[in-house]
Amino acid sequence: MGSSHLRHSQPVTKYIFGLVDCNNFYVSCERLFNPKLEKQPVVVLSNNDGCIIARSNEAKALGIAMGTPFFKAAAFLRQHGVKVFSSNYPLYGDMSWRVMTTLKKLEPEVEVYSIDEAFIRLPQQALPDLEGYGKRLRSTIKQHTGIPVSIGFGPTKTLAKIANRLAKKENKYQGVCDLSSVHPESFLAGCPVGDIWGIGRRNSEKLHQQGITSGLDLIKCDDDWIRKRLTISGLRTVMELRAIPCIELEKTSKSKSISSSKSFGYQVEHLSELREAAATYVTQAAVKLRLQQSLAGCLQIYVTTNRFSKTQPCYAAKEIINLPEATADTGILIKSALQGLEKIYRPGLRYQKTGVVLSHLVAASRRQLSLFTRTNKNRDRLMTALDLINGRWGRFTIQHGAAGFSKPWQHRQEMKSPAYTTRWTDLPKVGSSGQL
DNA sequence: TCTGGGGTCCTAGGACCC
DNA sequence: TCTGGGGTCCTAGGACCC
Repeated sequence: MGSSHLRHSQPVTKYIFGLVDCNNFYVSCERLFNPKLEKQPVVVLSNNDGCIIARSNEAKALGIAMGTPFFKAAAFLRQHGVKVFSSNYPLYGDMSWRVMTTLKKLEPEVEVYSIDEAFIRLPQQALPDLEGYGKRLRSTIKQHTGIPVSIGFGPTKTLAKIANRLAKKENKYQGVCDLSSVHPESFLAGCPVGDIWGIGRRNSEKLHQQGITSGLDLIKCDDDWIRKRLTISGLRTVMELRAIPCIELEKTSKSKSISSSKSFGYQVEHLSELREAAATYVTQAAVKLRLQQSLAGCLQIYVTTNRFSKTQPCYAAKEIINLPEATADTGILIKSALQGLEKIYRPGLRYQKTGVVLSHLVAASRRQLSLFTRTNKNRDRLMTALDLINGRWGRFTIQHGAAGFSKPWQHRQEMKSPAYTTRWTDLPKVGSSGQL
């Protein structure tokens, strides 16, 4: 009893967390190879040109909200001369890799948190001038990759997130905000509860109903009350706001599931088209699976009709297939997926989307064989060859016939920029004509 | 006509067992 | 007339993140 009491009163902060976040990342990537976009309102659309998922500061200033359906905003965008791009993931993925690689060269403890964000962790006493250090980090990343970033420092990840938001929002910080030695109460009053990392729309509404609107209100709440209403995750967030670290830096991350799905370009009715799409997504998921050197023990396939439709019947179904043994073999996975698809397919419906999820992942090196199967080295070598060829010449250079060839059900992306950094034929050209 | 895609974690409640 | 209680495991659904 006594010792646990003592443990609570010991100083807990040993580290400082930093959050390095690329500014308007997708827009910044587009601007890199198209400098005319500088100072212009620019937006980038989601996968099927469905929603707006990235906006330049100029576009934000026009009042364009995150997640707006493109078809609703199209006229407004045209009217204000906003430049619109389909998302170009090969480009963003490659630029992300460059930013993260640069950061890892400068910092030993890095957690790549998303395509455009990374946490870093520093020993508390290491740097007297954290702000100056942040500015150097920032300018090095900008110099090496061309991507502008903002950096926030705090005693916990959640507070580093808040610092990062301030660094972006308020000009006085010039991209770097250090809250590591500031008492949280001094800035949490100005922090709306819905802007806090871990408090989403639902919980924000719930808290507002109780009159809790700022971070300061939140840290004053009773722990049991929080625990009961926001679950243990909510309590962790509140502790973090009180500068007590509860969320660790995770340097290694292998995902626990891999999924691949996409909405169709038109409403699909025929099983044959669904089969092609399912096989295509299995193929893509299997590539990711092999890339992280894992095997899947379970495959899930699902289909849905358009959930927004007011005229069509709504249908969503899934089939889960436990594989007899974990595998990363595209052929085996396709076969299972198609069997599952047969079971959930209902004729006469207009489908909007299909997708697959691979789960129960295990490391390929620790493969469990069932009693009656023999290893087939040739299949493994086939997959390796497939990945090599497709990696070099494009991802559908060689594929299973089941995935289809013309893929008419695919969505077009009409405003996509070239793969400047990942495809030879799309390399930007420098010439005397003045054209980039 | 047109509303993304890819993840994680937590909990309640049912099924089952002794 | 009365109908245990406690543990574990699994899953669906909800909430969150970018």
